[in-house]
Parts: sequence; structure tokens; C-alpha cells
Amino acid sequence: MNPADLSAALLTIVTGIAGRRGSTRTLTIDDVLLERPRNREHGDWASNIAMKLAKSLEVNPRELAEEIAAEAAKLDGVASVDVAGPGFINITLDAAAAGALAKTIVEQGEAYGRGDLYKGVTINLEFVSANPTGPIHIGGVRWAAVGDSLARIFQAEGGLVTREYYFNDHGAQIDRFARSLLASYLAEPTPDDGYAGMYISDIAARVIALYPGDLSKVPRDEQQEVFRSVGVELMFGDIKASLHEFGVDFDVYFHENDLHESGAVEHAIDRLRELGHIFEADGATWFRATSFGDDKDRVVIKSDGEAGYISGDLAYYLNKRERGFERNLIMLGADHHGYVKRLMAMTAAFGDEPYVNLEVLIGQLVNLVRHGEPLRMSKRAGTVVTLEDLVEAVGVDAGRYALVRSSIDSQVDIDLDVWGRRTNDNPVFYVQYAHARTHSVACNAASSGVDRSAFDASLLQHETESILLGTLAEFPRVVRQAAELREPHRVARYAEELAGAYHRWYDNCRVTPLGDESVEDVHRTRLWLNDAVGQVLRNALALLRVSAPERM
RNA sequence: GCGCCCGUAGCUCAGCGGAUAGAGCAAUUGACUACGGAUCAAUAGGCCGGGGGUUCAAAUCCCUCCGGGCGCACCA
Repeated sequence: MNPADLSAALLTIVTGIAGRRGSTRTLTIDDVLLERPRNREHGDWASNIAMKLAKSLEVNPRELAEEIAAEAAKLDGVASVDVAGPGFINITLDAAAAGALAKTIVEQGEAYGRGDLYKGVTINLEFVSANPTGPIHIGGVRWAAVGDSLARIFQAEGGLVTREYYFNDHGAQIDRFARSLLASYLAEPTPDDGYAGMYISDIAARVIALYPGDLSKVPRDEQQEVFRSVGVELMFGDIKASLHEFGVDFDVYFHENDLHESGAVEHAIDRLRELGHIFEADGATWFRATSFGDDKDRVVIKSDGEAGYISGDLAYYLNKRERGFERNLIMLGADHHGYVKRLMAMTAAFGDEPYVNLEVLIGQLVNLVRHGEPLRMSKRAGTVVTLEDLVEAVGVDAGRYALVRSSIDSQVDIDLDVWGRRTNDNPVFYVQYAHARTHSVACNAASSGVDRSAFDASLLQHETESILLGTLAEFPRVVRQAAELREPHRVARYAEELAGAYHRWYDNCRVTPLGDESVEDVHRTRLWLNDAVGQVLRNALALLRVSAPERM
């Protein structure tokens, strides 16, 4: 009896009662979701359905709750049902019914926790998308960790996910990058609007080494072109490599330049023109974004004939839709939140549904801190802390976990000294230790002759076992909720809760009997429970792409 | 001026309509010649920024004020 079964049974009961009382409202499984009461005296699962329905049925909530409780008490696997407070229905399961989950989890293995919320839905997840004008700095690191975990969570819910990196190689920033490389090569000072930093001279040296002829003999503008094309390629290769080190690999690297060269921009503008959302004014071509809630109209073709910035976004979105993606998500930093309105206006203008076909996830920026003092980073000034610096200081597991553990709505401070030195501050080790412990418990059990040849769930009677089973039962819903709300941090917080419940169980219940005791079914059954915990910890950590070590 | 995010234990943050608001770190005190003490138990610590409202029920939803972060280009 897992919470999903219980919810379904409850739905049947409540629908029957509501129907008899003349309700016309159709109830769904979401109306009868169960929650785990904080207080153990309130049973294993609780429902507030009676309080929610009381008003529309014009009955006293407690009276309705009693009616539901009476029927729920007859369900198989339910030990008792109580009505408490203003109308909570508290359900306590038979130990056997609750404990059966341990075996189910072991049998389902990696599949436990997966769902079908986005089964068959094509999802395009665009994140990081940093310009290849320098190494990926720590501001972009958060989206690498969060975006990749979100992709894994969508996949666990059946989504057909494409991880996409939008490579902004059309604008003036790339030119500045090329001029900076050239200046370094010619030993000239860095251009005023250029990029400084050690990496510029490194890249310049590698470009020169790769050039087949004598670069000093070609004209200056050709030199700059060489630095542009080869330099961007090298820089981008470095970015890909450090993201790969961090466990993040993209399916598609999309070049903005292709949109301009392939005619996709004109195509998108033509499409909007057909729909009547384009007009000419002041020598420029405009998108009438104000018709769709934006603050101002946006220039798609500037009066000098160049494409305006938004035209790339128009073409890119249309391209994604034409590639068949039903849902398109873009992750941006808070410094870009002003774009949301115009992107939604664009979505509506194309005849799509804002916030459904396109979603923009805004995450707060990360602050780099050293010795408690905020550290200003600037790619142009060369004071950059990179992804590689982070990995070197704290490792992939701790880095990813720390970045994904808090809500993207809250700002996080990264202090490399603290993260590197006091690793105990990072709860990832608490979770990983719990996993390592499940492994060593299983090893000890094996050498003491405890195996999984018997399973009697009714023997899982201890309070810590009941809490542990309840926590295990929640995992599928946590994954689903993380997907629905686009909040990977929920998986991390859940893993911590499960690790805690496991450690407390370990302290109270032995899997391996003491020296002079014989192996009983209770030990064999507990081994199933131990292994179930290990499996769920592995499944949860996998969603974050954090390793689940067998020893530490 | 307008818009988005945040204000919860000493610190870092969960909880975002439900019962007595939680965790880690820090503090104090305990627990292995018993499956790894990177653990566990216990104590202490809160007008959930202030004030209104909606609701049977508000940290959670609405309004307003205060404080902090970030944005409001024919730049990308």
C-alpha cells in the first residue's frame, strides 16, 4: 500500500460520498493527495479533503470526515483511521502494508521514482549559453548545475529532453574578443572595450601555433579574422571541456550566426508580418510587442539595416517550434529578467501560448565571496573565477550539490575558501555517507549470512522503520513536484531527509545480528529495507548527477 | 518612477493554504572492547521584516509600507 494506491482508493470513496450528496464537481487524484503529518501521533498519512469539500457540500467538515473515515477504515492494509482537529483524516497503515514498499523498491531498482508526467512531451531546455569570449565563469555555473539536473528530472518523468546551448556568435562582443587576441599577439595594449586576462594571451598563442603559415606576413584585417574564427573555436572547445568535467553535456550547440545566414531571421519576420504584427517607422522595422503586453515595441531591423537583437530571439524561437518542441524553457540570470515580457509577447504573436510553449526561468545571481567580502568579477578586467577553479577547489559533487540545493529564487554566496576547507558545511557528504553506509551494512550482512531469502513486512515495527518507510514512499511525488515546479532543489532536500531517517534507523535497528544471536527473518527483512534506502539515495543523487560512493 | 526576486533560529537556507514552523553549521551536554562516530540522542535558540485584509485555517494568497539584490536602448 503506497500513497498512490491509498489516494486512488480515497478518491473512489470520496467521489461516491460526494455523488450521493448531490455534488456535480468531478474530483481528481490531485484533490486527495496525502501528506505525511509532521507529528507521528497523527498516523502515517493525512488528508484534508473533508475540509476542502465541506463548503460546497454544505456539511460540517468533521461530519464529512467521519463518513469518509468509516469507509477508509475498511480498506485492505489500513490499520486505523482517525478524524482530528477541524477535519483531518489520519490514516495508519498495517506494518505489513507499509513495509511491502521496501521490497517493491528493491525490485523496481532505478525505475523507482520515475513517473509519466511528461511522457512523450518534447522539451527544449536552454541554459548556460555563455558567450565564448572567455572561460565559463562562476555566474554561469549555477545554470549548468540546475539546468542539467532539471533535464534529468524531466527525463525521469518521461520527457523527451534536448539540452541546448545558444552560442551567441553574431554580435560585437566576438569582434572585441578577436581584437583583444590580435592586440595580445602584436603586443599592443588591450583595446578599451576589449577583454583582458591571462586566458587571452594563452588563446592567442594557441591560435598562432595552429596557423599553418607565417601569420606575421598577412594583412592586419586577415590576422584579426584568423584570431576570430580560430580563437572562438578554441575558447568554445575549452568551455565544452570544462562543462563536461562538471558533468554537463549538451545535445545541441546552436549558433546564432546560422540564424542570420540561413534566412531564418527573415523567415521569422515575414511570419510576423503575415500575422500583422510588423510595422515600419523612423526608418526601422518594428515588432508591435505592445499588442501582447510588452512595455514598448521592439526594433527587429535597425535603420542601418542591421538586425536588432530581438530578431535573433524571434528566429530562434520559431526554429525551435519548427523543430517540433512543444515546451521550450530558457534559463536566465536575474540580470535578464527584463526580457521576459518581450519573449512572452513574441510567443503570443506567433499564436502560441505564453508560459506554456515558452517558459523563462529566472534565477538569482551568485555572489562570489572571499573572506566574507564580496568579490567583483569582470571578464573584461580579467578578475574571473571560473568553473574550473570551482571544480579544483571543491570537486564536482560538492560544487554541483551546493549549487542545486537552494531555490533559484534565492541568491547564493560562493566562498571558495569555505567550500573547499570546511567540507562538512556541505550536506552532500551527509547524504553520500548514508549511501556508503547502506553498502557497508549490506556487506556485513552478507558475511554474517543474512540474505534476502525472506521478507515479512509485518516485522518492520520500530518507529524509525515506519518513518523511514514513509520517507521512501514520498520519493516519486518529490520527483514529480520538482519537475512540475522546475525546482531541482527539492530532490536534494529530500535526499537529506532520507539520509537522516536512515541514520536514525541504523542507530536503532540492526541488520546483522550480534555475535551470539541467530539470523532471523527480521534481519533478512531489514536487509531489504537497507537496500531500498541505498537504491533511493542512488536514484535521487543520479537526478543531481552527484556520485553515490560505496565508501568514503 | 515602473517591473522581477528576496527578507524565517547566531550563520546558510528549507517549508509557499493545513495540526505544536524545520534542517545543516555554530553553542552546551551525553552515547561505541555492538553492522564505519563523516553517526546518533538531548538542551538552548523564532512577534516567519512591519501593518492591514481574504479564509474554518496564512510563514504561505491579496494590498500597503520598510529593507536588500537585479533590471527598464534602433547595446549585444
